[in-house]
Amino acid sequence: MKTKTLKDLAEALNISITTVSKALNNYPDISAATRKKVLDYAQSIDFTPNTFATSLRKQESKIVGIIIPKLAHYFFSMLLQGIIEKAEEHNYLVIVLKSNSYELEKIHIRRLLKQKVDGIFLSLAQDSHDVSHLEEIWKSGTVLIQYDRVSKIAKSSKIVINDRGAASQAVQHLIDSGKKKIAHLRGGLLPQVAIDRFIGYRKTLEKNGIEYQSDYVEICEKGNENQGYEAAKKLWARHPDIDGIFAHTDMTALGAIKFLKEQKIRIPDQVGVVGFSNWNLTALTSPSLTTINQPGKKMGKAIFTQFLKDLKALKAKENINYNTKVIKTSLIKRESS
Amino acid sequence: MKTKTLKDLAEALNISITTVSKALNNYPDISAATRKKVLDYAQSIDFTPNTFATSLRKQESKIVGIIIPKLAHYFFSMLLQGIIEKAEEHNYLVIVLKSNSYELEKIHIRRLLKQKVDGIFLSLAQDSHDVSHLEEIWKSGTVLIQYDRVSKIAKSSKIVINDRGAASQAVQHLIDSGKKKIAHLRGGLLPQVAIDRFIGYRKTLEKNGIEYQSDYVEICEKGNENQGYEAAKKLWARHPDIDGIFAHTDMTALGAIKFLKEQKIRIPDQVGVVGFSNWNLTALTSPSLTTINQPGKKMGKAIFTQFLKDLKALKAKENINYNTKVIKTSLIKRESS
DNA sequence: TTTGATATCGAAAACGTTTTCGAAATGATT
DNA sequence: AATCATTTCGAAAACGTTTTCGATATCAAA
Repeated sequence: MKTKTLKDLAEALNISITTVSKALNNYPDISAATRKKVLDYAQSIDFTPNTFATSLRKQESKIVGIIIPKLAHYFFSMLLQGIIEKAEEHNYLVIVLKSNSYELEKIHIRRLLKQKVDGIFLSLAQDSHDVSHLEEIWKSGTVLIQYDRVSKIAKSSKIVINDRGAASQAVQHLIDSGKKKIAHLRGGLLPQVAIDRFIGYRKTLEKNGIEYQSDYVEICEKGNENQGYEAAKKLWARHPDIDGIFAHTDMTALGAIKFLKEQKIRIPDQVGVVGFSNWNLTALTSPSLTTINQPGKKMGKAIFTQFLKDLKALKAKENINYNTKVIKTSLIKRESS
Repeated sequence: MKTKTLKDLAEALNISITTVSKALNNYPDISAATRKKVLDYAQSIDFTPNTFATSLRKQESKIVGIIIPKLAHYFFSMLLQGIIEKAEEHNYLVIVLKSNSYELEKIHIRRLLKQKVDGIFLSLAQDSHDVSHLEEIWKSGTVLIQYDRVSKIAKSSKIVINDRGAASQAVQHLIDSGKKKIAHLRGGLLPQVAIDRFIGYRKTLEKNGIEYQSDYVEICEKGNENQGYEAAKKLWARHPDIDGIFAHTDMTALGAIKFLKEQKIRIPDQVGVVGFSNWNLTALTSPSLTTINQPGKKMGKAIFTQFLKDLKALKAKENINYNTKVIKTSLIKRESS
């Protein structure tokens, strides 16, 4: 079945290709009569203009690309869902790529630029040390939106949460429930979110007159369950008097809880645990997990909305007013604290 | 920064556009010398041909589209990941759309066809009663691969698991561990996977000389935790002698477990529970969940591999040999049984 | 020297749209 | 009737490739 073209419509209706195109695109210099004729016929044969030709001519693809660190991850899944839903409303399609390394990130960006997507949504990889590859993006006239793990120096709009504030809220909650020896399972040394969560932890201790001690902190770079388990074991060996744990991800928190349960340590009486992200299943574990809710879907929608705004400015040749939007998090209190 | 075109290269090298194109595409009628000249120069300025133009000319996009029922779902996330990884290996990009309704499914398919993707990967919605919209796909010369929830009548290759066999394995496991009054939390009445899992349940009971009773079955259409909880409550009110539960998803299983724990019912001594899918967190719940492992990533890769095969056949105008591949599942025994 | 085969290149059409600009027709104004 | 403005349409260029087919150059064979 050959797909119809403007030419076919024009021949069928005995008018020119130009007129057909104009009628379909609501140009003002087409009479109401012929417009209706064209629209009706187009409708009847279910005509849609060839995307390749349109893109080639207009130099835009109506496609955006997102580079996402993890897929099997509740927060990122919801974020992706938010983007896809919002994109659909505005007739955009979403190409999804996965990367959590600097090298792959570079390749993906090049790939997306080659595909001439209209926007790229990026959360930096753990080991992305420089941002020269981001320069390429705006050099090519593509809109870049950074989310979650962002570079403060690279110029683009950004959608983030207040990691420091959220961490502070989590730790304050532990302190308020009577905990004094609070450990922290932190992320790697580089990513800003890990740094911010750590700072939130430390500042909150100090604000409450509790001395910060570095050996109450373990690094769980991958943020998975296993690292949480091992980190808790090490912490416990050093300080069996720990009465609170603030983990930088839910998974590490659950790993730590697994260890604590094995040691017959009562949660939350003896040790209170708080995670970060609010995975959907954390309400079902036992004890259910107190955590910071990271509203992924809302962030996703905010990302796309910001993209539309920046794209509009870019097309109008205005200088873009890069915006940083902070999405509100909240503490969800459950059994583990 | 204007992007370079073949014309620019041709002028810079004082040769024709044709020659440049041929050199880049390894045509045999270009001398080794000029080919090298072109390739070197192209490399030096980091030239890549315009995708729109190539697509327009060649009538292929090097993009595939997947319509996925859920995103925040471990199995589907892993499946998506498998597809994306395999696609990347072969220089394809993946557009992701989410749908779990018949109407949306139709819209999405039309959208993808308009975008002229080279392949569409589809898991049917719960309420997809007819498959005429799938006809459109192959009429347009696009490869369709069905996965998970497939229509047996629609012609396309299919990647599935043996739902009946897996369910049978789960139920047999409960029986082998001494259970006799086994309930089933099933999916909706329509989707083939729900039917197959139910049949597996029923046949296995009968094979073991246990009479099937319909009031040991509750429908949990959405497959979420809440429905599992409510279904368990209802079952328990009717039959407090139940000693085993086979749930059609992990989430319903966890919901049921929540109810059982509230009632101080010992798991697995008094009631054994088996789920389906093997979410990543089911190893961390307490009790950890016995379940059927559904290898999502493997399925994803199989989907893309099959797509490549069918695409090749389609291009060669051969008649495609539609293939149905069954991916192996396995029972993972944990504390809940 | 002529013929034929082979190697190397380029002109031009095609893919299907959008948009500029000018032409023609119509209507209004003097 | 002549002029001008307005409405409505279409020719043609452009977007950047790929590919067919013919042209030229080269070389060996007769």
